[in-house]
Amino acid sequence: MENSILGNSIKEAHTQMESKGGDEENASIDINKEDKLISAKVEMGEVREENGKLKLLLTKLVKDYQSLQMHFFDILQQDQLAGANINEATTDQKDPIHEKNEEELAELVSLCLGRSTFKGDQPNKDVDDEKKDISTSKSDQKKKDKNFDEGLSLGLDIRYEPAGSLTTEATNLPSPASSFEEVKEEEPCEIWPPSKVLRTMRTRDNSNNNEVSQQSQMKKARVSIRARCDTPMMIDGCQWRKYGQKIAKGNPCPRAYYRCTVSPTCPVRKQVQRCVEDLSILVTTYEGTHNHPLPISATAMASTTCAAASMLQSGSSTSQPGLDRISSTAPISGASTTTIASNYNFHGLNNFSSTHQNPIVHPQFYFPNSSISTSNSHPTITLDLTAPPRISQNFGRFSNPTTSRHYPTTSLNFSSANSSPLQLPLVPQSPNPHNTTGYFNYGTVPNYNRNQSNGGKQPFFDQPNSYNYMNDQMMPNSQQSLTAETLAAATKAITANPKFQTALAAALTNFVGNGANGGGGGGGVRENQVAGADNSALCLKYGDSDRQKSSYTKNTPPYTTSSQNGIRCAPSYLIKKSNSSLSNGQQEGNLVLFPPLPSPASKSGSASPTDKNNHVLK
DNA sequence: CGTTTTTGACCGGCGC
DNA sequence: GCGCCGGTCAAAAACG
Repeated sequence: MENSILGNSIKEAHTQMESKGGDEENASIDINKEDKLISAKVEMGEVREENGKLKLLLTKLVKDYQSLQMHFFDILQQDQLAGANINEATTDQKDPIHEKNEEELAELVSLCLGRSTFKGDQPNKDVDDEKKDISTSKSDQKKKDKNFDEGLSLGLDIRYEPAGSLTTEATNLPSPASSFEEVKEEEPCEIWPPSKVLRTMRTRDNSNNNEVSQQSQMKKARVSIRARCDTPMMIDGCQWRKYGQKIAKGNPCPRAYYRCTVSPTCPVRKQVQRCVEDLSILVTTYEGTHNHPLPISATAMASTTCAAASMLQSGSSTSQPGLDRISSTAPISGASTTTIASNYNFHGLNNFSSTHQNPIVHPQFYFPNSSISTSNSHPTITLDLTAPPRISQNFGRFSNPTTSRHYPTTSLNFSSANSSPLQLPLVPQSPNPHNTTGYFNYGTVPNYNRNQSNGGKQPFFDQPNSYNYMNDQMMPNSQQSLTAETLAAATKAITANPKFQTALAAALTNFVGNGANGGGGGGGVRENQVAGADNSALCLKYGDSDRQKSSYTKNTPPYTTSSQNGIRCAPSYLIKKSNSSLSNGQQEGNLVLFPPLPSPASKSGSASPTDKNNHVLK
């Protein structure tokens, strides 16, 4: 393109020189033309040189990617062999569907939304480091993989833990039978406001002064997720208990306060509130870090918030390569904010897909058109799953008093946009409960079976006094589902995207490198040890007959429907689909991305935090 | 009867 | 210092 333009200008110069060549008065003009010609040639040379450099760079990137991929697959295969031996010793069950799907895995894509392996000032390891890490002992690698598989932490902080904690924890993995038994481990560093710290110290024995001091420094970092959801509360896999409800200023919808009840000492809180401007939007704000193993079903949301928090922390307190292109923007609410001019490449993303047996790579996730706040004492990062990217940069449109009162918000947009990598167009389709391919079900609406999921009760949105947003305006057909074809095409497009590949390479860097770091700073790895997660499957999909037929034991995170308040909304974008039995240890690498349902608010904004029909992944 | 939700009271931070 | 506001507590109520 540029070359052709330059060529035309050269030809033009030649033509002009020929037509005016004999005139002495035009001699000076000819000289000028000649200068132009020379400069154009020089410019052409520069462009060619630049093109050459870019080609070299591209070649290098592709080469690095392929090299890393080969290393990664080798490790996976080694693990697969080892795992197969173990499986043979423990169980003879083998899911034929998995066998079949393993052949297709090369075509599948798994999105990882964050591993809680923050490294603080060392977010990204270079390729050399990664290769070193790859060459670490096989046992270490197994530990790493196990940690990857066994759950994630909702990390809102950057933890600096001594190397070796991972090893210690990894050797003390609870047995599968005690998957969700509380693991007595030291409290991780948590972001906790002073008042909460004091209160926590009063009521909880295992608080630590040093940790408190650390927590005090890490002030309330929050991750707020906006999603269209017709249920009182998004299903994030954790157990929550409501402990309060308030009518916050500026929003007539009550704000519900929940605390995590998976572990009695878990400090994680969350707030759930409808958006006043669009009641179909549910704003869920997470705060704190789980101090217990997370069920697999909770890892999607946890890793998402973890990644977002990582981004937030990175943008506000540390300098990272990924934030090179942050640029200042107009301050919000008196606090300075920054906007990421391009896609932010998260580091330390969690791999929750428990698929180390499968040759699936885990690219990092991009939050397109995102922005990040920096200097405020109560930073909130908002992951916007509802709005187009252009809207996401409109900070002022958030009405959540939590974020609007004192603090600017960071808005990350997950919704559809053709221009952004890993964003898919919304197309009608009905989700297939038996979907076994690696679709990004982005913008899909789960096919709820009210009768089954709600225990035959009247759905909450059919109840008196409940909102009903199930109308065409709120829920256009175009957003109801995705076609399988479109999704497949989108998946291909994504995987073919050079940015995706670059992200993949970076993800591999983290994926392989984090564990070998001995868990240094990788608190998420240390604490995300859901024993037996290796044989757990994740299926948050409503209407999934497999899930409903499955028999789960108690103490399970409530990823099933609520018996009290009706169906709930799953994390809209990351739902790993597996049709395997929940106990055979075989994993699909398939990942299904669900959209939130547009719609109805709860009758009062208070959700049923825990599921009466709790099931356990075992 | 145990667990969960509801809801008014209370506390602390912040702005004026 | 006062009032507003967000957040939490805890007794009562509701639920299964």
